[in-house]
Amino acid sequence: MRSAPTILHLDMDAFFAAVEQASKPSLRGKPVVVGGIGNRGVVSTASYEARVHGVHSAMAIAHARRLCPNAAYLYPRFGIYRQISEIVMALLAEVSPLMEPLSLDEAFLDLEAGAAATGSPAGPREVAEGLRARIRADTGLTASVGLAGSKLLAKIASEQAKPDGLLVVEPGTERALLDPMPVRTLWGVGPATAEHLRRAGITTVAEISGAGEAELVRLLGKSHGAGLYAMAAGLDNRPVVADRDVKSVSVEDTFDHDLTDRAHVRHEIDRLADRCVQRLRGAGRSGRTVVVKVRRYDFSTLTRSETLRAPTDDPSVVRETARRLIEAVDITGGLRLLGVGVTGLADFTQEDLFAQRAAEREPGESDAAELPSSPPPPPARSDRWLSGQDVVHEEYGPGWVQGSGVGRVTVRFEVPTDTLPGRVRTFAVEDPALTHGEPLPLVALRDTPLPTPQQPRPTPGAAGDATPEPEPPAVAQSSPGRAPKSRSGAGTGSGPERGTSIP
DNA sequence: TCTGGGGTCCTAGGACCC
DNA sequence: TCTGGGGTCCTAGGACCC
Repeated sequence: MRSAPTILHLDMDAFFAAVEQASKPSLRGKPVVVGGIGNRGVVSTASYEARVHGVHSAMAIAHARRLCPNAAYLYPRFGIYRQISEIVMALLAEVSPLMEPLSLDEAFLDLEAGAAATGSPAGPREVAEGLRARIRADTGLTASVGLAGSKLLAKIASEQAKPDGLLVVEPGTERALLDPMPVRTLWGVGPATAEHLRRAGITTVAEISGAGEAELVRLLGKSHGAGLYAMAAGLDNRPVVADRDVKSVSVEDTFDHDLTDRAHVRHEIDRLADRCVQRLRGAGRSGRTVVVKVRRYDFSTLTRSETLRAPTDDPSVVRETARRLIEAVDITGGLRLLGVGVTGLADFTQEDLFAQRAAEREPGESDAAELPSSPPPPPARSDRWLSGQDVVHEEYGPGWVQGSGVGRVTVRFEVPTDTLPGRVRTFAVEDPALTHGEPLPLVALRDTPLPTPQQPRPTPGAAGDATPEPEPPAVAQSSPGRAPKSRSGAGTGSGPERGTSIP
């Protein structure tokens, strides 16, 4: 607990959906739902327009479609979410070296450490408003911020501030804020704990305090009970921790149809093991314990694990261990999910002879990334065109898939900098003029300069003098990759669309 | 209309060792 | 023949978070 509100929690508003709306002018102000769209998908993020209809995260997509049939249902584009996240995290890191990311769109920041490091005299509120303005200028998206003397309160405050807001919890006012809140507000109280507490007659934070620590420990166990009691009293001394160590790496797949065939299960386990190892190696790690996860047709879930004598990042070792583990699992009735993970990580990659020999023995198998020559044609599914994904047409330029089916794909041709919705055209799914595209940067239209310290930013890739004049910022900032063709003229920079669409 | 994918932390029992 | 504790590691499951 601190005597000043110097712990900051920042959370991007409806992040995935907001990125999609910024990318796709025709979706601004409209309900947007991002998630796995397969017949077993769930909602990752719903835009505020969709939330009005009762759509929320973790809800089955099928359910969401009934609540809000007119929403745009889009597959996630993690590539661009990651890009934007990096921009935001870099801005946070400028303010304080003590920054703890919680996910792509959320982080804690220790402003005390920040003040010490930067020598800036700015107060917490000033810093927070500066950050929000800067994020909006550099990404076109809004973020909400909570400031408090503890992580718990800062996080609650940012939640309360949503959307596009800032809330400061002055030290000393914690109890007044917390007391009337439902227990679910507290970090670590999920459906099960809430139900547990409800049966004991406890539904608010004040009632947790009223029950006393002994009673909470009796109800929830030592660790959870004592922790919750302290939190309810507003006591939270957890520090902001930068560079948390990753403790496990895992991949999993839910299948459109349950797997009932052993050979098929084995094949999927192999693929998952390879993907898992790829990620493990990508992180420069190896691990000692291999975990296989299974979810049956009835949603019952189990894990099986085996600890090796030494850490490994050898695909064949992970594959064989995973196979051994899955062989002992009864698959009667069918499996809806399989997963492979590695824990007990060591921070080195193992380059033993074994691995090399295995790689030489089975070229192509050891690396799932490349499927160079004539792989057995995988089940030719119609997922070539996923709604939301970026495409480019030889004639019409960049756009995104609005929908596909019965041999056709519908594309809307528009780019983030457009102020009006683009045209829609339909093609045959096999049309050679249509190819996959890269996400375009969400260059924010800045009609009115924001009151932030505008550091002159070196134009990426622009060698030499080029244009000293600050051209329309949208063009000047767009990354060197691909410039939207035939769009530089009209429309760009005219309307205040982005600026006004957000309250 | 069923219920994703990536993680973290905690608990509990049994094995094993001293 | 009966019966100690304590500590660590491994395995499995569950709750929770975004």
